[in-house]
Amino acid sequence: MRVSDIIEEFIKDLFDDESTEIEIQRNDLAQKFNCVPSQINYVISTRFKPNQGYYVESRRGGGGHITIKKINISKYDHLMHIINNIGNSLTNGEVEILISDFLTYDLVNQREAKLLRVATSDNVLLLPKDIRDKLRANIFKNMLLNLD
Amino acid sequence: MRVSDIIEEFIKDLFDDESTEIEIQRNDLAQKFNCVPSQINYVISTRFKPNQGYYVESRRGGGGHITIKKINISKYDHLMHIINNIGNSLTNGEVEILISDFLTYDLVNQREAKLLRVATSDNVLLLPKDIRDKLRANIFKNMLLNLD
DNA sequence: ATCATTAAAGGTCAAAGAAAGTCAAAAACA
DNA sequence: TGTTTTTGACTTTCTTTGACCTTTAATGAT
Repeated sequence: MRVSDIIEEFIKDLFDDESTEIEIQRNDLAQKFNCVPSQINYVISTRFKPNQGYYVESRRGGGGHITIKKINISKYDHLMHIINNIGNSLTNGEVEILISDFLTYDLVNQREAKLLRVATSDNVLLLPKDIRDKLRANIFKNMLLNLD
Repeated sequence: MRVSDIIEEFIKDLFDDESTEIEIQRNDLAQKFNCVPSQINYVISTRFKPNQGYYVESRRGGGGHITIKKINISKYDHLMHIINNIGNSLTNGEVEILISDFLTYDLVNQREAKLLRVATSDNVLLLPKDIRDKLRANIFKNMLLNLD
């Protein structure tokens, strides 16, 4: 069995008792599994991606660590379905349609809808159109994943 | 946990009972937490900045001390104050600190905090650093403006 | 009282240390 | 061969530490 698979399994086991969030230290883990630290990054970036239901944050420097959060998607099948069907580019108008859908189905409240709208609006994302639409899709999808 | 975090928490606890202003002595604190005095400056300058709702005065010499004042204004004004004190560029870490402040002061709930965090995260804004930090400031400010 | 000296704060800045991140080459695998 | 995994050199971010500086209060001599 690959080391990466073992590390993946180990991390997933940490989640056991209803904890929705775990914290690891990259160097400790690397040492535990006798690998280079960057292999931990490899495992995280291939096995704990948002579309696999995980969210990762980290902090460098003394006392630094990596936090992995599990997204609770079960209640949001509808949302998940939508997220999976968003391509890697989105226009302002498409976002607007999606948001009004979310409001209809009560997946978000007005305040959240505003946040989604403004964070992805043309007026805020001051970038060339092609880059902007890709970034918008990325921001939008990631925000949705955090609505659990 | 980092010493700096512990000191930060200790100082914030001093505020508890409706006091809007506290006074500390740098050397005493340093001794209490077994660190060099300048670490107190580090904590203050990274965690008690004006755009985090605090301002700091001090006096040297015998009987000298550091006074930290908490800006005591309405939630709306507090937000506005922070928005006005955000420059045109922001790092991921700065956002993180601001958000934890918002949570402390109940300016946002957990769900909103997550939306703010993810919409401005390095993992989502996949752009060159200089552009990214400017865009992040822009997104963040605009989201905050829509929280009223 | 006045002024100079000394002691008692706090301030600054840069180096060292402690994490984590990136990226691409090498190796292994299918 | 093409893809995935492993490695490692280099980078970035954040924290800790310490040497040296500045300001102010206290003290004491005249």
